[in-house]
Amino acid sequence: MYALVDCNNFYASCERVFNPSLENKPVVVLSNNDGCVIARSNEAKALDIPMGAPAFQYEKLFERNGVYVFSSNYALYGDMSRRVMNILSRFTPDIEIYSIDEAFLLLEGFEEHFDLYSYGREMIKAVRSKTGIPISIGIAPTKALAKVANKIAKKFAARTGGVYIIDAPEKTRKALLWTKIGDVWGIGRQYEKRLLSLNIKNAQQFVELHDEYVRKEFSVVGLRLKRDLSGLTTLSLEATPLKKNIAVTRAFESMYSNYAELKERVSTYAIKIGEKLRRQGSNCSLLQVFLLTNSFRQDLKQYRASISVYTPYPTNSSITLVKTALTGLDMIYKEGYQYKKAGIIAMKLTPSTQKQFKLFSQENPKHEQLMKVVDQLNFKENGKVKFGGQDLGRTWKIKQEKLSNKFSTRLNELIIIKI
DNA sequence: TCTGGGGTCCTAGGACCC
DNA sequence: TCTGGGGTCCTAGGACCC
Repeated sequence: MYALVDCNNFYASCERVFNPSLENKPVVVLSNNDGCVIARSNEAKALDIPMGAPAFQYEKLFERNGVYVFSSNYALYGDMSRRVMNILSRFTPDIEIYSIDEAFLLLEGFEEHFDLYSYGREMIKAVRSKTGIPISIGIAPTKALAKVANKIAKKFAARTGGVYIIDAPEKTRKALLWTKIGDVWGIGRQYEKRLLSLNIKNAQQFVELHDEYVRKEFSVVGLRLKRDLSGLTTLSLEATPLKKNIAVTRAFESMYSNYAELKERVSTYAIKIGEKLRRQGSNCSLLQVFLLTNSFRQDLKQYRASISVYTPYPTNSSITLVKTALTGLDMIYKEGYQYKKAGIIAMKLTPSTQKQFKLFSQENPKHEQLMKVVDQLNFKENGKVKFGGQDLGRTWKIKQEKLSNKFSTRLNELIIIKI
């Protein structure tokens, strides 16, 4: 059996842990630059605030309904996620961390020794008491069915106690009939449209389609999903693998038209890419750089461009990455446009332990040491070391007007309790 | 005025090889 | 009129996920 454990309204719950007065109140968390709603408490969902809602369009509604609004605090959410996953790992040796707030647990043979429902309830209690985060658990013979069970556990929390188990054919059938086709894991908007036009409205009808047909229309991905949903184990647990691509992409707080500003931002993104590569222990050989104008402003001239540039050798040195990224920027930059977003994606990643010797070009061996020192200083001093190409005065800043403290990772931002 | 960021996988088609 | 038959590798684009 597989369990899918999912944190309820994760980002909103993280904010609540350190601010219990938010309990039972509507809470939303915004994306970078305080742009869109990316997380909502149940109370906020009940106010019909959709996922992705532009914050400026909902300001009035927030005010009228006393909605508590937060900028996203990834330092906090990332750390809370790590804590939750650590606790879950105590319940089984086989765990796949699927996203920041979800994990699959393999409970093979556990049903012979434990009552799975009580086991799930214990997980909920442990995570709640040690981190403050509420979770829901779906348990079933396959991953896709565990996803379905999880939805049921959450939807009927009062009745299920947050744990739902699919362990018999009648239960499977009932659960699949209940699941709307668009809510099935792996069925997105496009597939949903196509299936609805064929009058396939729920997961049970999807499972009854012919294999060949599913394969033809939805590729092998769809077929695997169908088999897994029907109870045949097709998707297995995967050790959380190294990333194959690493990206840093950001919208600017305003539009930039001059090259110097873009150059500074792209340099900063390249440096961030370097940090992420070093954290994973990877080098990259190919950088893709892209540039976009503001597509919401159709009254302005539009331009989008992207280019791939090879690094001279596999590297994670911020210095080399900046040089490479700027080469790319030079090639795609055009004067006369107002740019709103830029990004860099590092591709063709290899382990940094694996040294490749090139005939004519090699990295200056001092880079490795230098980067190590920079990373250590930046960890201790919270990002104080910068490179010459960066804006030292930091005239730009992402908009984060409602940022909470880094309660769990910074000593000087600890929660203060007055007695 | 204001509209996120970061990933994965698959397929089709082109370039190239023998 | 008629123009082979395999392969591999790469990329762009499109679907999906959170």
